[in-house]
Amino acid sequence: MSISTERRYENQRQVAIRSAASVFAEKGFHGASTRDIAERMGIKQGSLYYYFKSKEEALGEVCLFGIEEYVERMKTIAASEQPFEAKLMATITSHLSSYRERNEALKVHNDERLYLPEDKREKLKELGSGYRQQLEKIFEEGVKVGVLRDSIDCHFAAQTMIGLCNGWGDLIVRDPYLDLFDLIQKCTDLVLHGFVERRKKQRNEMVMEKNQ
Amino acid sequence: MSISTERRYENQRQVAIRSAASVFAEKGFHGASTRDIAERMGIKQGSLYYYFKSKEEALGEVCLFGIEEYVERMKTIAASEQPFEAKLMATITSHLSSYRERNEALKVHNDERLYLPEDKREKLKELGSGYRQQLEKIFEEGVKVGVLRDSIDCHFAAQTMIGLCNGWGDLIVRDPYLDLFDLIQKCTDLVLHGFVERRKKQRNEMVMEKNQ
Amino acid sequence: MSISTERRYENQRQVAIRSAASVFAEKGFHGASTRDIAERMGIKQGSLYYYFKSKEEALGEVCLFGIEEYVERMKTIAASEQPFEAKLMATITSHLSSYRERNEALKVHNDERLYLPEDKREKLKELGSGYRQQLEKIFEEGVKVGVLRDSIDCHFAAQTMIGLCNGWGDLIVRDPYLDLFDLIQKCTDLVLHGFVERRKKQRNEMVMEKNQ
Amino acid sequence: MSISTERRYENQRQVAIRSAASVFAEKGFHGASTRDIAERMGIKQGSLYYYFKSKEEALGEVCLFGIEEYVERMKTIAASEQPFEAKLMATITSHLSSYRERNEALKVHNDERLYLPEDKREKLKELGSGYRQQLEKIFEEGVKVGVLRDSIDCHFAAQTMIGLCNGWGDLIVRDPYLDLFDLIQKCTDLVLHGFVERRKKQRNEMVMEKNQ
DNA sequence: AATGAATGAGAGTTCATTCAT
DNA sequence: TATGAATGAACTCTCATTCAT
Repeated sequence: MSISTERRYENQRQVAIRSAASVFAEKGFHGASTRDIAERMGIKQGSLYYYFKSKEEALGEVCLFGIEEYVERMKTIAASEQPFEAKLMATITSHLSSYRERNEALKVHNDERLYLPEDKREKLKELGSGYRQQLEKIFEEGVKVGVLRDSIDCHFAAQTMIGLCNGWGDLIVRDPYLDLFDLIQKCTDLVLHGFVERRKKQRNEMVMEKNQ
Repeated sequence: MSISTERRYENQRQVAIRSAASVFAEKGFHGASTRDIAERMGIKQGSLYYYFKSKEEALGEVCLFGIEEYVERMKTIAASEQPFEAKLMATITSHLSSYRERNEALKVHNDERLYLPEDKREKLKELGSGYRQQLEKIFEEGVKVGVLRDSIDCHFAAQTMIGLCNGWGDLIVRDPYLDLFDLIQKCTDLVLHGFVERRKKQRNEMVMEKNQ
Repeated sequence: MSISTERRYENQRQVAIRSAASVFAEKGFHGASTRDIAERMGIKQGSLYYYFKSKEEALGEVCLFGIEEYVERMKTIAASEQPFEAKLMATITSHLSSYRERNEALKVHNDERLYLPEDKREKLKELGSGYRQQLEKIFEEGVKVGVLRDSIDCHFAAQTMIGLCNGWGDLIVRDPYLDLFDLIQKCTDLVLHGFVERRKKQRNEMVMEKNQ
Repeated sequence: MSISTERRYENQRQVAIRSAASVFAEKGFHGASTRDIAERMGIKQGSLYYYFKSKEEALGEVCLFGIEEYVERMKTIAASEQPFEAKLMATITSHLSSYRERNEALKVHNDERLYLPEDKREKLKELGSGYRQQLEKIFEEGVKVGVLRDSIDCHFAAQTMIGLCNGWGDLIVRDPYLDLFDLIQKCTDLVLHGFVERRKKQRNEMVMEKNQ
């Protein structure tokens, strides 16, 4: 087996994973057939088994493909020396743009991973937990440095941010013209400041305080 | 056909819908079998067809069941005379508690409705859009009365809130011990004020303002 | 059980047989469902079993109903003192008009009787054979009295006439406006004289005979 | 896809069509199961779907197979330069022998084609109508050249001949020892001359004519 | 590296039939 | 006399998977 042969195999396997991702995202794991996947990559059904031992393995690979880099980036962000706000925005950017770049594999991970057998789900669970914990830590730091309120529940914060991004992820996948840049700004702003008008309130409060 | 006969049928049909909701939530539409559903309600597979014309019809009924009351409640909330903050919290309460009360039917609606044929999806789409628009209007009012910032995008706000609640919905369904009351408080707080510490900022700003 | 009760039962049973005949004729025995039959007579599926022990029994009754009177009439015709031509036409008339009068039951007998179990088919076979034999005898008489050619095969003649009438029977059932009277004339004429022009031939032959 | 592969597929498909024809002829479309068909060709039920998209498609193919060549031959006969009597006998020969050669597919066409959906039946209808019209034309020519009587209804003649042959077709299929050659002679003779003794009649008529 | 052919398990669905009411 | 409810067997069809080529 020459190097180029091996390379070509790996390349084709990547194509297979992306095809599977695309089909699983569209029809769900059980709703998708191996014929669908094979057709999307331009080969015949039986040939798919040259790249995957089973349909389930395909799902496993797609989920891994979907979450791996996503987690990797989070590590980088968490380890970086930026201020809290920057980290937050970087996280959101990374999360949302994953939906565009990874052929819907992240969506598949979110929606279909529980159809994997326990043992294959383990690895994914770790990765996912790791992600959430890193995010939690970022929030905790935010609290420690006084940017965030003492009162917030960092576990809740992390979980919420993930859910919020995943919610938008669905829409991103469905609507290819959605403006990611704009979306990132707005999400970041919401998580930081909420929707309430502060200036006026402050003034009112200040006035009240003065009057006291 | 006596009244009691009709009643009995309707009752059993409700049981069937709830069973289907439960199974669809667990295994997804394509992953669930009609035998699963029948078994969960204690009848044999073939008998299910006394209540549903097809598995697909069952999905349709579940989705409708999941979203109907949910939309109904939103109308009530939107039409009420409460201040913005109360409406917001009512919405979140309604949304999150639906996941507990309706046998996971709302989750099924969110995740599986797109496996319905176009015509059956229409009605759901309208209901869903109605919900979002009502929510948007609530935000718009919040802006008008000055509680919310002028700058916020109400469409984004509504969509985000829905995504955020749905994200937690998944977790609510999976973890029956999750404290809904606590969760509602935190979500409301996030949407209103974000996570950032305001006092300090205010002080800083006050100082700056003084110095001016 | 009063007489009127019994009468009513027999009446309803006749309705059931006619309904079954109509449905079997339209969809075939295996293509028809007991629900179809019940609906056509305005009762519910389960109630049909008050009149028939099984779907198969229904078929049996329909076949019998279809062929009984038909055979009966043939006996009358064969026993009568008419000349051959009149008997032939009477037979054709009887056969073809059966398709109109008996709710397609004769058609069902022709097309579906072989889905009956051996023992139930026996009786029908006898009836059918009887019919054919009577018809054969009519032809044999025709030969004996010199109206028909010596050379003809009476078994073939009978079989052919039956097939020919059944062929038109299908068309009669499908087209309610078909002119039976006209049809009977033409069939009789065909069987007697064929389509060939005789006069000319006769003249030729006469000429030839003269020349001899 | 090599030529031999394609050939093999087409061959096997033909086998499938013939198997289906045989089973449909025996049990009817609704009475036959796909398992029956598969078994008759020595494969497993599921494998049948490698050759047919559905049971219905199988029926369509069988009907087409049954009627196609049959119509083709009629064209040849109609276009030939033979005298009327020869054409008639050729038609009967072609029709009756089809029942032997085509694996009962013609019988299936006759009895089961109406279980096909409208669109698939269209083509068959055209073919069938074409056949009848060709046959009508042959009769019309027979009249024109004076072999047949002026008075005959050619539409009736064609329809009758078809019905008559189909009637015998059923018997041919059921009884493999039936003497086709003999049958063809007799049918032709019937259609041409009927069963009536002509000599005597002629003599009578001659006598009458003389007396005039 | 890929494919045609086949398979067996299981899916959704229909339906004749039963029976308490 | 008729029905609602249920059943279980059979049916058509799909599909993941295998394997010789």
